[in-house]
Amino acid sequence: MQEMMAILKALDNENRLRILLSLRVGEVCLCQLIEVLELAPSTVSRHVDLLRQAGLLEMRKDGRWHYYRLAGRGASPAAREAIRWVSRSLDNEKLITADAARLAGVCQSPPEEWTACYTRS
Amino acid sequence: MQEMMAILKALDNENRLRILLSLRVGEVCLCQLIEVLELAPSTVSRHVDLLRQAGLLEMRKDGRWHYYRLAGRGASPAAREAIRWVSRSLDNEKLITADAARLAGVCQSPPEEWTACYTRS
DNA sequence: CCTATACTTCGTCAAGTCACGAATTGACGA
DNA sequence: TCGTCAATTCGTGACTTGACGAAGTATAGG
Repeated sequence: MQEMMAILKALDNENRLRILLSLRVGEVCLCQLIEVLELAPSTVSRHVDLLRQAGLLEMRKDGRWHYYRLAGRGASPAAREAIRWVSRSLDNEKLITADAARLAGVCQSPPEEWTACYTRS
Repeated sequence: MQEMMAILKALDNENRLRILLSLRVGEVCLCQLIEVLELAPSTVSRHVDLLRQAGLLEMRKDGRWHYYRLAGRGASPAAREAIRWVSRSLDNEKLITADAARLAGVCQSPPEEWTACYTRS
């Protein structure tokens, strides 16, 4: 129950769904997610942390970059099924496909080659 | 998206999950749900209404009794899959099975034969 | 009618959520 | 070792949520 409630709480937020479904393309850096969502870094950081605590995401640190990806083999059945369900249900959602398009643009160059997304406005 | 968010919001509450899974046995009257959950009538009423608005529940009025049941044929795929997913994921949950046991007791006699659950304490 | 019972609506209050910016931590590189 | 950039933590404020009880609506039955 504990686990299910964590998963359901994590899913009950539009921006976290956007993050989750954005990660279907593979590994994405936090700063790239910030670009896509257009939210404050602290906000996105909290969102991914909640998703990770729910077992829906995994994380890898590479230098100063933190890469996130959907939970894979190690994940619980409940988490895996949750991901599959929302993925299927929102696959054609306008906001989601728009995010995917923007993310594709952002991912053309790796984060090392950007101008910093933190030092804007 | 609208619909998914409504479903996810409805699922993000332990007591609403208890209601949803209790209804797996079939049609249940609101007053019976009140018995099982041990919450105020107004609280349970709001919970079932939220579940109904999300398309997870259907309702039938019979005299003064309002019977609720899981959404069936008419329901959206997202709602149907949501129900199947949480049902499978929480099937062996202690709280859920305890509710089922209590509900079975409550349902031995139909609501017409009770002493009112509203006039207690 | 009037009462009783089932349910809903509404107001309230405590607790939780989500956003932000400021300050902090950690890792590179000049 | 310092500055920079990625990320996190923390405090704050607006808003939402979930519980309750009181009051209102609806239906059955005397």
